[in-house]
Amino acid sequence: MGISTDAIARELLDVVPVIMRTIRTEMRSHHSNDLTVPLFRSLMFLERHPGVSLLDLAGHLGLTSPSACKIVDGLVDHFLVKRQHSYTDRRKITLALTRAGQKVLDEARTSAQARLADLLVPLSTQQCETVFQALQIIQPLFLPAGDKILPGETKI
Amino acid sequence: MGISTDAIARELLDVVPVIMRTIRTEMRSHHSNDLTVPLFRSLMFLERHPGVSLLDLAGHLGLTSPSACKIVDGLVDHFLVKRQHSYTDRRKITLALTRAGQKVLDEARTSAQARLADLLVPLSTQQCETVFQALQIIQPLFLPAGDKILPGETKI
DNA sequence: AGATATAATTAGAAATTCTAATTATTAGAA
DNA sequence: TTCTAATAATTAGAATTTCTAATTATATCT
Repeated sequence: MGISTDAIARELLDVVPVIMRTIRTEMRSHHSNDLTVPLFRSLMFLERHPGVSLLDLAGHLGLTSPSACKIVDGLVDHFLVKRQHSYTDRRKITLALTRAGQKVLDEARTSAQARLADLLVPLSTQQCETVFQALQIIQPLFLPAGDKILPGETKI
Repeated sequence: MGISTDAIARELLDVVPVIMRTIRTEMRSHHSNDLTVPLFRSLMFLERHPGVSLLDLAGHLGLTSPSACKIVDGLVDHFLVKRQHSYTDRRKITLALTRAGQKVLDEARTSAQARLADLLVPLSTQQCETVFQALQIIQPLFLPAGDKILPGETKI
């Protein structure tokens, strides 16, 4: 018999918070463009799903709409995100990265990636392969409904 | 050529926060024993490393000592953790689970594990194997210095 | 047309974490 | 040995983040 899902769940409870803390620390320590994790994730989500609504974003972040609204306020104030009324439903807004937002995201991601990658150098080629596969296997299981928007579906 | 550490880092930035959000939500929704993630992780750490100091715990959580101090205050108030002065260095404290703390931890972990495991049922045996291996490969890379205490080393 | 539901926002409270300062104790130097 | 500096935990208070409840605007349904 193999590995039980329960054993994996236990490992996840152990490992994921520790990696998360590392990511958070990396974000904070990058002083030039200091994004918090929710800000960073917002930009990532808007890059992948331009035109989503506030509730879509809130769903992705796992936050309430007032919280997401404040985050968007900040991003709009800093000219990183464009907020418009939807043409098809004027109750909704559509969110998208500005050029500046794309640039900030690219820089933050590059820097965060580089620091994380540094921690991964001890891995062998085979181990890299295993970890990468595992991440791709796991990802779809944890995607919330709001993230299941098809790529290219701009929702404006 | 294989998978670059950079590609893995990029995936980690994508996947880990989403799993973390799931874990946080599961914790919150378990209304009988609602522990926050930091409280849960504190109990887990004290189970594995009984007798650690406040700074050890703060290091594990990635928090400052005042923050960790408040967390410990709460756990002690709820009789989940025992706090004593160290005999060898009276500036330090030693922390350990009480029996009640162990019980609360066991219950919270069981429930969180079960809910996470539910999400993992679509995985094949082979995929379970891959994910489990990956978690074990990754874990040591992200352990902070404070966690490298040997098991059984009680530090009192 | 009117009632109900939905989306975003605003206002304000609660929780979490941080910085700075304080106290107690230990370690190191004169 | 005794004074000074360093370390561990704590306290006090500010900053940040997120939440709940209420508000406004728009859309849907009967």
